[in-house]
Amino acid sequence: MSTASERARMPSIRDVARLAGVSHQTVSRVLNDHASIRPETKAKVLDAIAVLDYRPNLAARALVTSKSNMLGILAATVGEFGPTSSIVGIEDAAREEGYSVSTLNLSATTPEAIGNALRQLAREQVDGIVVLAPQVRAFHVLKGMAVEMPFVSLQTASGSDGVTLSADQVAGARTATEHLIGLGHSDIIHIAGPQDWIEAESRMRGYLDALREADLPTFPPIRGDWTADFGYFAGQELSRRRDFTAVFVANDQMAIGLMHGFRDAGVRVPEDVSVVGFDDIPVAAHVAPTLSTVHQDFPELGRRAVRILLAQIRGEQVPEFGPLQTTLRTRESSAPR
Amino acid sequence: MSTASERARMPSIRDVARLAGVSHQTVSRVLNDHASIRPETKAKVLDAIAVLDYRPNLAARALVTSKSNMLGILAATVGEFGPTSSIVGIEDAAREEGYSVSTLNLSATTPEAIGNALRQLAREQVDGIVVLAPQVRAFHVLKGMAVEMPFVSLQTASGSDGVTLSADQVAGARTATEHLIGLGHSDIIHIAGPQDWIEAESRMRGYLDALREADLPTFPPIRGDWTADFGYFAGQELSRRRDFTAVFVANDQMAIGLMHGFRDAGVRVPEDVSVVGFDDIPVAAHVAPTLSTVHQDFPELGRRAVRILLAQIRGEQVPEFGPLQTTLRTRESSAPR
DNA sequence: AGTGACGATGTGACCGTGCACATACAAGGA
DNA sequence: TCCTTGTATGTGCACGGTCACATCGTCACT
Repeated sequence: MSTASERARMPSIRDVARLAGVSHQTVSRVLNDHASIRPETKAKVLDAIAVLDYRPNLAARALVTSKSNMLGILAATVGEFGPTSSIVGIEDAAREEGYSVSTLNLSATTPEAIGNALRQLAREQVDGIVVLAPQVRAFHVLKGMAVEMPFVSLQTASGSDGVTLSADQVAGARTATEHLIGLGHSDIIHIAGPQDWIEAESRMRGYLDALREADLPTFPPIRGDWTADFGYFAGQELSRRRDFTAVFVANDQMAIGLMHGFRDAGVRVPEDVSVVGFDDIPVAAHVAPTLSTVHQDFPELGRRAVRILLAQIRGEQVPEFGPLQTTLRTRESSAPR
Repeated sequence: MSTASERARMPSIRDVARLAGVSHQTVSRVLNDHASIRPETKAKVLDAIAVLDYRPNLAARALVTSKSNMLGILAATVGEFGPTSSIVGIEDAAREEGYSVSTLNLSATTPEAIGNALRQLAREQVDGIVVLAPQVRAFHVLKGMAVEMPFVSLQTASGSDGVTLSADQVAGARTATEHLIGLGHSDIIHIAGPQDWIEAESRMRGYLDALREADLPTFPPIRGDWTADFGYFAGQELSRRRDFTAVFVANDQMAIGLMHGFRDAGVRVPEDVSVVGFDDIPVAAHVAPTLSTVHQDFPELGRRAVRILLAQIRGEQVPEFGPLQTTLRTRESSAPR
């Protein structure tokens, strides 16, 4: 056990100044590489810094500048594959730019919970917030909240007022559905995500658009909860129906569960029914049958979010990203009718 | 766009003091609920706080106390299911205790990278660090580094000097292997994780222990990289061999890939070969065939880590947790010989 | 030669807390 | 009555940076 009480004070900017024979302000200038510093002076200071193993105190800096060099992540996801992958992208991009990252997981999406979370991050003096709250309700709460801080919202409704960012879910879902149509299927049903989720709505819209355009009948979508367990349940239920030959499922987890349900009920994939998922989780390429799905680059989404956020913070021109492209990955689970 | 320049100064402790008609120190005492405060005075102060919507400046507090009420997470995992789940547990538990969480993802586990990461977190004044660096090398780097800060290491070697914490990997692997032995298998091979990973070693040891105890032949383990893609590759290679009837795989991702490789090569699971995985990822119960595997409670692991860390920070008695139990989940992929 | 602009550096105040110490008053014991 | 003890509160400084402003020398231009 180290004696914390006798721990020597960390060297401060003034200690460095003394050793280098300059004023503390000069040291500060070197640290923030200010223009007017003689190279010779700079060298002396850097030397002293190295000798003392000095490192600036971020709290002190945050206090005086009211900036923390910290970004907040507000996540309201139960551990979905997509958002989690995006978070990794956010963290990496932020660290690269010299920002640290404080993450806050939300279990409920009530206005109070979201409000508290935002307040908490504000107290931590984060300079900006990336919101991963893919629920419609959360989106509206945020919209009505007028967050007094730069913030970016991931995977939310496109075309909205605030700065948002997402892969083109509608187009991806449309491509997936068109793929099934191209295989000769005309009776295609959809297992959607929870009603409250924006992505669920977008994917459903893409599905409906594709069917409408091809003049095919649409079916009332089945509402799931993203879990494989629900997919299994749906598979067992659907096995009683014989009015469809293909299913477009709003995410891979449910799709994998669905195939399991079908299997247990004696429905063969893809011989009897074709299945297409969404997200391209790592095991999608290996389940039996391998799952056709829509791939999207979640980490890239996170990286873009950081770039937009930092531009906002620094008052620079905010880069315009087109919607991120999705890619259809055709595998065994979808076959000609 | 809000005019940030004209943004009013946030109310400080002195503003509250003025409004309440007390000194700033009295306000400070109320905030830290100090003992000697008249209830009447306290009420006045709380009132003023509410009126001004005052919220303490954490940076100022951190500056003067040298404590940040922030925990750091140092993660050196490429997005594995387990560690990611643990992180969620850590964050929740920390927030519950009033701590915020700063996460730092590491791509490399070189001593320099780890050192830099620790230094970075130290600069951020985190009060303690949870390390998720399941690699043997990282473990040794940390050990030799004498981190001058409370820290806890997750899923590392048990029985080591520092405070570490993990589910009982050896026992879990042993149970899984014994399960296969119990089904009548006597030629059981093992697909292990990367050589550098502690969990990979533990699971391998459990496998070897079980076989040795049952006086069965052991095979040199095959070294994988945790990915489903590797599992697929291994499945194709192994299909040429006929000297085994069961495989214990160090994680589910590889196990699922393995079954895919077998399938493509005409090897049937479980008729020809039984397979058991490790981790119980959400889709394990739904792939075809459903995967027998070893379940462990990752979030609980994270929660325990936080409890230990906070005890250390506060100088309280550090709670002793036994190794976390694992549970065997028997499913279709393992069958009697 | 006088003057202004600019480059390089120093001086002191300030950010918003908590801590050590001082103070004022009331209660209790010698 | 005086002194001790304890409770409730106030005073000033320190934490480690940055910012605004002052200072001083050099150089170019009139």
